[in-house]
Amino acid sequence: MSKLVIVESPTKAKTIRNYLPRDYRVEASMGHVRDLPKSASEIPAKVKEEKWAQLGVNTEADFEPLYVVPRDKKKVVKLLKEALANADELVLATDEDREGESISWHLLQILKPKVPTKRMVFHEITEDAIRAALDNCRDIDEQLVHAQETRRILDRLVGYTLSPLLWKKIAWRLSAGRVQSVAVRLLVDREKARRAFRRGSYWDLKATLLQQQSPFEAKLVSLAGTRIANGSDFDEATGQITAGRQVTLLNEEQARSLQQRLLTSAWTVTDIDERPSTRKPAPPFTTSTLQQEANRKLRLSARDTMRTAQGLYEKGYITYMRTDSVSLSKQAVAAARSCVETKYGTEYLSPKPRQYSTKSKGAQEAHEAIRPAGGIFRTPQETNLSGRELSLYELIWKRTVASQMADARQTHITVQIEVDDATFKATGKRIDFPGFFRAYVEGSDNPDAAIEDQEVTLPSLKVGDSPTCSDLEAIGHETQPPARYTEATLVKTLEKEGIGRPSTYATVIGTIIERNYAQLVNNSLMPTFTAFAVTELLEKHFPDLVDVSFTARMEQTLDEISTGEAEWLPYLKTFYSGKDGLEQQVQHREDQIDPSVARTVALADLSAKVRIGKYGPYVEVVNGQDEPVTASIPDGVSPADLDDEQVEVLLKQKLEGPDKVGFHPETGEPIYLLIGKYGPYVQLGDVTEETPKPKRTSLPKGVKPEDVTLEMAVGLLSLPRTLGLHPDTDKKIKASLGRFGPYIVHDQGKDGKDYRSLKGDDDVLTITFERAMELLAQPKAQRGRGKKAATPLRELGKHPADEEPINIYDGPYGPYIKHGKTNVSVPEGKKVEEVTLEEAVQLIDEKAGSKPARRKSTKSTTTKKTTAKKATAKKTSTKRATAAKKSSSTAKKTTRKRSTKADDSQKAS
DNA sequence: CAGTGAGCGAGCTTCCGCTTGACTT
Repeated sequence: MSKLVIVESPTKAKTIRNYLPRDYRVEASMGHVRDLPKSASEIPAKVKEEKWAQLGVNTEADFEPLYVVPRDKKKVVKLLKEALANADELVLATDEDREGESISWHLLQILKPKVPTKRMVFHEITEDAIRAALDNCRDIDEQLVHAQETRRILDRLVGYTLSPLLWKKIAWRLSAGRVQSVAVRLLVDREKARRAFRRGSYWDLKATLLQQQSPFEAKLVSLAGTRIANGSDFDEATGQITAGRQVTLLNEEQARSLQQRLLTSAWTVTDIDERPSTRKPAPPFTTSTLQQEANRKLRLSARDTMRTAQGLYEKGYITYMRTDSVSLSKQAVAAARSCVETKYGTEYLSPKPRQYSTKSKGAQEAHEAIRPAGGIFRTPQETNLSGRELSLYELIWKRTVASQMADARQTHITVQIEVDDATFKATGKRIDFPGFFRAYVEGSDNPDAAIEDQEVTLPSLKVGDSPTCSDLEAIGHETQPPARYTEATLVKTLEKEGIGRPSTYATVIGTIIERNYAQLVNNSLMPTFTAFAVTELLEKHFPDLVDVSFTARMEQTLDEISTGEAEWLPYLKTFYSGKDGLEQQVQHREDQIDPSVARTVALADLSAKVRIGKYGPYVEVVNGQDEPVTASIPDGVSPADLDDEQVEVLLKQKLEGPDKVGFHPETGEPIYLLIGKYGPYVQLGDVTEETPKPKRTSLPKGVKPEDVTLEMAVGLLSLPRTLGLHPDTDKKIKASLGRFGPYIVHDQGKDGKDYRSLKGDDDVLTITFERAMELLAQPKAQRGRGKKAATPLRELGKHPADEEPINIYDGPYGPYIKHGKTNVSVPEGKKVEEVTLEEAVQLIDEKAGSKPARRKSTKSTTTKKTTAKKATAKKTSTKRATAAKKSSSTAKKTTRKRSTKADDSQKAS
């Protein structure tokens, strides 16, 4: 006979097994083992006729829940039952939080053990902790279980009464819930703010000053004692300066004339202010902060982050990834500190071990923070991980180690310079001691470079100095609408408000996209018109339920239930059955709400109506006595930007039928320009009985419908175009348009197809056979997320020593030759075309010094290469951008500056 | 896919949280 221990996750089971005596058997429940019936098919026949069957909760008998074992858990339950049959003791070791306690209770209900049963909890998976936990078992906390059950029932009541109301009033298959509806509302509110936003514009001056040959920049801050207006002085609703602000707003003309006047005046330093400050490292990762950082830095969706983290957890690289705790075990603190000592030295260690405490609402803290596993942290290089897993592990490693490092100390320097009646300000920043910056800088993946980048150096200045002005620019600015939520900012907001749990952030986003409440556009979440209609209905009729504070209030009551201060039954009764309860409300609204009103979205400043139809949103315009005219709104049209003009275009398309581009020069068939669900396309001939699907081709990206000529349309319709036969294989080389844009393909039939995407200047309609051969000769471009593999200017061939390619790339300091990690500039005076492979090999070997190129293990070379490439690519692009900005601004003196803040509205429409 | 927005009125869709695979595109 043995003793059976049940935990939630199989990975945990595997670990714990090693820490327990031989006669203990450890199994996993895989989360909850029982739940309310999800759909009609799970409802037992004998209650199917009951009024409450669809809810799965007997609302007429003290909210008695109807629990079933879901199909995918039947196997687990069977296994646990068998295991228990051979055990003389049962130990329930699920997580020590509300859900974990409930899982244990359900296990008791299902397994009905005849042997002694204990409830065991532990916070750390170490041998000592587990042995100690085994000696300190307790009983199941019934009140905590009640709190969970109340939460479960309340969520069911909300979801399964509101959703059917939406089906009846708006559209089939919609959904509402305590968490998702608030999330959708946040998106809609932000979109409304974007729609209401009015752009404001202002001008200011930027001076480039020289002190002893060293240049620095200063910005105009006030004129004749009055502050110059900047973006934050504008009222978003009007695009004008907020009432009551004492500021001077410069327009272009004023800025230019001021520029002319100041250009010849004398500049004097009048004040210097140095202000030291310290920065503390961020706390270790929770699920929410990990998702946010991974989205920001690695561009991973919440779902991808969790999938990757799960892999790392299962392989034993990190601790559990669904947690809301920022605390580290003693073992972890020690491991982090020893890492800091060996890698950076004692002076980089925080004087005392840091312990962080959780601030977010409703945290349950059953686990540790997310950190590298074990008592000694493996550095990212020691892991032999690669790709996403490596990047994510690195992120976690850095954040954990940094959290035990010393504060960073820096000094902000503000210099005031006066010229005539104008005051300019120059700001600088000096890092006095990098502290934790050394390991981890928020928003950067290269700490060393980031520390340099963070410094803004100023020449040494003193009051009374008179720098000379080498350049004075007038710059125009426009205020930007509030940014849409990204996955990262939405998760952050939800967590702050205590809405949703670590295990659900990723699925909530999945749900609102799947239900068509939002679309992912350039990493930001754009709500749909359906989201507008649903939110409007819920706000109007159930304002409490979609209030961001609803969950917080519920959590408070649940806490009181778990401590015995409140009772669960009265709470549910008031919520659902009372005279103002949900049941009455929904019934009442069902008679009251007119579906045609509910399906209509009112948008400010839009004369047409937007309605939600069976096939998606459409606009409707009523013209006097005539029948109303309708037209579908294609995907991707943003509710913030839909205006009368856009509506007009949609209606015109619908009314006048497809635009005729002309007639095919050979066949005489008409060619139409149409707009479909997937954007504009051209069509050859009419839809008839014989040809239900005439030849159609989408317009390539970047081509606007109004720019389509007959020639282009004929060209597009002739795709795929055969360019010629490959000399080696005699097979066709074709050019066409695909999902990822224009491409060429060497079609070798069943021997496979060799694809290449066309590059910037290539035109699929005119590309030649020679150019296609050139593209085919190049290796395939790496299709990585976001980072574009730099395309070499020339490929020279392979290094004889290790067969690694040698290429020439364009860099910020001119063209350079690259081999693995070694970069050498192309010699002065030599043209890129002239470099031979032999010369390149010689230059590389010289640069690499005495050590000859070594053959490395494939894994380490690839990882090293990607990081190196990433860093160079990044540097290159920023340097280039600044260089470009400088040259164009000096040339014109008045570049119109655009904020880099994402304004995806234009791309979306 | 390719121009609709609903009449016949069966049975169905849907929530949040806890956890992994087993399935196709």
